[in-house]
Amino acid sequence: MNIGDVAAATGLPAKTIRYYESVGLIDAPARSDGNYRRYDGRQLQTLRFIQHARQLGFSIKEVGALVALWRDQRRASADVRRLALEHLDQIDARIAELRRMRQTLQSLVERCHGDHRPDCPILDELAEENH
Amino acid sequence: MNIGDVAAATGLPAKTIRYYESVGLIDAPARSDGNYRRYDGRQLQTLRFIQHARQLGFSIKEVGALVALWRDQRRASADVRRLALEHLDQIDARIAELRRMRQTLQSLVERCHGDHRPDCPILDELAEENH
DNA sequence: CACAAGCTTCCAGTTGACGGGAAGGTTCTT
DNA sequence: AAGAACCTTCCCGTCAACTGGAAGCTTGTG
Repeated sequence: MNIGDVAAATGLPAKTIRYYESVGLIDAPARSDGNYRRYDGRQLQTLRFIQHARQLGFSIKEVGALVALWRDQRRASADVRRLALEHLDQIDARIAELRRMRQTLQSLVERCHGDHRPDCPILDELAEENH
Repeated sequence: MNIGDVAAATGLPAKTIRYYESVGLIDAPARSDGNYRRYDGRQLQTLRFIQHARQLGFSIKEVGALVALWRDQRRASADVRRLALEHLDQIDARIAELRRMRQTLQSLVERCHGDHRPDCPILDELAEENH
């Protein structure tokens, strides 16, 4: 398979696949006579693994660690689980931050008439000195 | 007030205040004889307004729009409310995305023993072809 | 055999919101 | 009159994960 075939099969842009190779996330594939990258099923599977991990929000670096564990037959599942839990904590922190914003914003929106008049609790509160 | 005083009063780094000026978020303040920026209470208040809006997750550009409305005595509160609602939608979208990730990740973590053995549903699922 | 489609490398740009640090002028304190 | 502390501009760097585009080689199709 050429890089375009892999791109079509995964949905990942060819650029992205080359980028993953350049940052060491995937191994350099074999090359054809004309210097084209040739991928096999195993590499395709690795890319799918990476894609799924990215969809769960793992960073490139974290994905690298996951791939390494995946490759390592002697891994301890505790190590994988720990990575996942750390990432879960990051997600929870981000959700909490967004919910805090959401909460404030929601209450402001509720108190704003939203008509042609200029009076607006949203602006009033943003202008508050305290807090 | 010099920029350092404003920085101390708001908690915003002086660098950030100059940056806000450079991108047109705040007006250029008056200058002292020695070319120092001199701020008055009104500008301090504007910076606090900006700071609060930033804390609610509004982008610099959105904050610019909010400041403009705040300054405009003839604004319609509906315009403010609309901006807030749009931002609320963005926040909700981000929360939804994070919750989707969280949900998947959580269920994977629960199914992983997390011991010295290599078997790991987290890795197994990431390697799944479908999905 | 011509030509399009696909691939190669390499370099630079994007987004958003700043931050670092140099070189030099100003103001305050002793 | 030093010297410290503060300010100025300017330019480049940071983070993350790509994305765009140019110049040129390779492969597949009519």
